[in-house]
Amino acid sequence: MARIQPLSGFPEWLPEQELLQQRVIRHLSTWFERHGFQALTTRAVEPLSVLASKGADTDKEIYVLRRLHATDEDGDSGLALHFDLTVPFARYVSERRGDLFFPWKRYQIQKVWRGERPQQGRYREFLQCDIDVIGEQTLSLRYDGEVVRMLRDALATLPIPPVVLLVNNRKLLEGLYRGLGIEDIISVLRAVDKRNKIGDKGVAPLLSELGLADDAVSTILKAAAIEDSDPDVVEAAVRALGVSHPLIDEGLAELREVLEMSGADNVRAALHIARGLDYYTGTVVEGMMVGHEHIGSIASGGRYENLAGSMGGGPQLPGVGVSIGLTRILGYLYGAKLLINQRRSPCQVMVLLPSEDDRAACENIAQTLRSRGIATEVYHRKAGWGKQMKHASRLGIRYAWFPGNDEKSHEIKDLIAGEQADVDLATWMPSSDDTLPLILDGEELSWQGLR
RNA sequence: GUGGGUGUAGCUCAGCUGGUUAGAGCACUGGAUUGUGAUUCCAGGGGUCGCGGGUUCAAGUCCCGUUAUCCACCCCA
Repeated sequence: MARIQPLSGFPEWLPEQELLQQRVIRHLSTWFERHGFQALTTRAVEPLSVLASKGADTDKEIYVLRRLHATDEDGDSGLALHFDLTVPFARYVSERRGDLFFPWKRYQIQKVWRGERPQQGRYREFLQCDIDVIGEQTLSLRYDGEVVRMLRDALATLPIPPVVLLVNNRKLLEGLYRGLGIEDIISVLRAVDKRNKIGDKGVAPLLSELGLADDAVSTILKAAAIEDSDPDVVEAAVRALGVSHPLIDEGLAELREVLEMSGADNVRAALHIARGLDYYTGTVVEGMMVGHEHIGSIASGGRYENLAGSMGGGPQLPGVGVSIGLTRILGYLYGAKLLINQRRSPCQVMVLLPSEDDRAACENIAQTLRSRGIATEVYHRKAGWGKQMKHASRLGIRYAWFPGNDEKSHEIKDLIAGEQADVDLATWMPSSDDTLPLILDGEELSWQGLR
């Protein structure tokens, strides 16, 4: 019990893993800003009433704050850690409405907390990277497409396996189910959403338990099987079901627009996707890593008509957004050793230290390189050059710098190539392909990321 | 919260039906290599066997409890 060990569900990475995560975060921030999204950070806690306010379900596992010295009469503080970034964002918007310009595009990269039992890919503390667009009164459907397209493009630039995005529309599903005379839409959605995991054979009995007739069950399953990136194919398949309802037409039209804007093979309509089950009202999207579907979705999002507005009255504030589950992605890839960062140190150059008397000269070399943006450190003590280079090599630092002086020129050794050459301190630059040396799925990869 | 599996070195694990001083590989430190890394060879350090109780002449090994962790359900990034 006195043993120090990791806390389940609260991941902490090794330095090389953290280094890569930081680069990914920086990359995504730059990417989002390049598309006009503005950064937002919200506090870690929200009043419980805010977290519980959206929709009816309060079965989310929420961590509540309580002072150590609180008495039983005091109870808890009424504050809790946020379990996603969308709800705090909506609260922020309804609070600062007057100071913001709409439509507002914001991104937010922060930790969130959920009290669920940890499992593979399921954490209690994890990072989400969100982008959302929120409008006043109305928000063009165009943003649904833009957000989905950005999600696809952002994921494609990360050093992770290829991702496929599955898109659906809640109006379409609701129309189908209402057209079949079903009242309990949520329960049907919940059952259908499990299709990927338990298959049609697993879903069918769940639907029958809800009291649905066999032909309704079979129509629902037929609809859930529809999956294609071509909107015409999807529409034809839906029409062939022979169900009619105004929401079906509306949903199909919206789905078509999203597909046409973000259209690509790796973005597909998939009618079994339900997502969230709480605040989404139209477009829903879910991303999976191809070949690694068993870990579940690594990104998801959708359209919500009035999340913020419901918090403070006033006009409607419809939004659409997506979230990338960075911890789930990296935790899985690191754990399975599918992604390895071979550099532990952020440094590119290690200046070797010939003797204590040379320390000042070595620091000067380092400062010169740093002033040109080259991350550099000086070896910490006098030691044999073999030992110094071994240390550099183990940290993944590519270049070892042999300090020169008036008689002797500086030399640099490329520890990957094994080559050593005279260099000029005033002009030397590292190779442009000296990026993060990664191994992804057994393949060597040099990933730069945006700056 | 419910059900099942597992806790031995920093990591991955071995340890037969209880029996001397608990082992291996990797990693780490030093040396061969007196100022040129990764290979090789040699040597070395490191363990309350998760914790508590019980059975026994004797417990890492058997029993009970507890705790942590993993998996499934639930739910989701």
